Amino acid sequence: MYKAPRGMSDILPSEQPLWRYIEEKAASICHLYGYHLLSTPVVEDAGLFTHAVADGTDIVDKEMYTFRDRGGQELALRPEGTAPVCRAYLEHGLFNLPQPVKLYYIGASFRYERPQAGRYRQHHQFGFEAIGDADPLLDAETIEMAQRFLFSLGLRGFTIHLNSIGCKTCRPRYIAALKQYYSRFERHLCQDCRNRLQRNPLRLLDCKKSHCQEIAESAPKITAFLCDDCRTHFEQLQEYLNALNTPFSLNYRLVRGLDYYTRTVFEIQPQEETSQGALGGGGRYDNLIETLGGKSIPAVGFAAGIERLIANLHEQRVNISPPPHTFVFIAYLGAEAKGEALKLSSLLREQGIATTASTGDKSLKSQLKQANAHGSNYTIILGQEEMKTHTAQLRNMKSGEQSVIPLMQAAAILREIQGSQSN
RNA sequence: GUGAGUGUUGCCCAGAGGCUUAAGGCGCCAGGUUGUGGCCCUGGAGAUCGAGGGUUCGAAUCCCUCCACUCACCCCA
Repeated sequence: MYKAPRGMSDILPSEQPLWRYIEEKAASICHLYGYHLLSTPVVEDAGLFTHAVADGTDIVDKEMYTFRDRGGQELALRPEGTAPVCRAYLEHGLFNLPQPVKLYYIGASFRYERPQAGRYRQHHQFGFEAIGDADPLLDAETIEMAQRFLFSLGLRGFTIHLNSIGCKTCRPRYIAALKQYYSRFERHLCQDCRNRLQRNPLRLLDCKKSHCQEIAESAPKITAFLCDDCRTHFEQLQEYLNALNTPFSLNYRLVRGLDYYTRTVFEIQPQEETSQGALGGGGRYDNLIETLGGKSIPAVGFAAGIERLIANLHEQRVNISPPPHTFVFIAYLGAEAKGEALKLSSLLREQGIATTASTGDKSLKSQLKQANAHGSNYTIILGQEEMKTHTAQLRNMKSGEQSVIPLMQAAAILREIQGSQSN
């Protein structure tokens, strides 16, 4: 038996309403904030990510789905959404539009890793990016928008962790200081942290081992090293967030796994904080467009993991309205009635009435059972008697009331009922 | 890549060397008199007990190997 590939799953009909709910909330918040949908291919030139996300990050070093196509091109299933958006921005000259350009996306991302709770090889992200403006007002708006999105879904109790990781000028100074501080404790660090010290010192700060955390406690803080521009930017962002009444929690140890971030970084943690439970995260990436071959164009964005949103919606028992169902079920008895049922189902659908016709040669009892299982509001019964008189039985499945109607008026009557119910 | 746990019908699960022709629940199908659902009752279909090998007179049950899933680490959505 074939199975879905490891870490990838089917989204069954029963789960679709929740997905649609999230997609609708996402689209509606984007509309409110002036963002436009941009869909990019699932596959990109692998180089896009190795340049944008950078070597040395786990995403590029060990989690990319790369392959060569028949023409020998090195391609990759996209591991994240920001780089493709920036690529499209450059490719289509969107820098000619009034800036900032606000774009959003929703779709699958792929990372080759061992799956576990909240972490899958194929997952789905909703993200939005504002490209072409460095104003901290946009950072504040982005964070507020992310918060409002989660709130509109019905999620509560999450925390916004906020930090600034500086820019090209001030971050190297900080990293040097960090390395100097940590090198004194090298012998006491865990093996992973010793590697981090060489490879990516910023991530020393978020090691979960308790003795490493103790060392991190007294480590120099990035905020003390920010250059004037970055410090002002960070201060203004906080002022704006306060003005928006958007609560945040400063977290000097928040660093993000993608190398393209500058200045603002933030991450949203759910109420029940688990080991890999971030609902979403984002930040500013002022150098990325330039890295990809464009001019120096600043940008800021956010992305949320849909599977994680769903997990949290389940945890908080948020109820979604039930899925749409068949409105009318048509049951029949006998060959003549069957032909009539087929014609009537076609007619009703033509009139915009969701209809399911019975099949086969079942007892009326079992047909009504099916009507019930389909969740139909009304069942039309066509039998020998009705054929003789050109009528139909119209049964209200909720009340059990049943009446005889002329077959020719069935569509008109049902349309009227449907109209009155949707008001 | 590393570590731990778990694999019995579509789903949830009992069984822990012979009482098993593998039990039960959900779901599915059919019936409970002539053409009427939801509740209830009865019956039915559906399982090479993850795969392969071994131990034994006898293995779902013990041993080995592999595979898959789950959880955790690394890291992130």
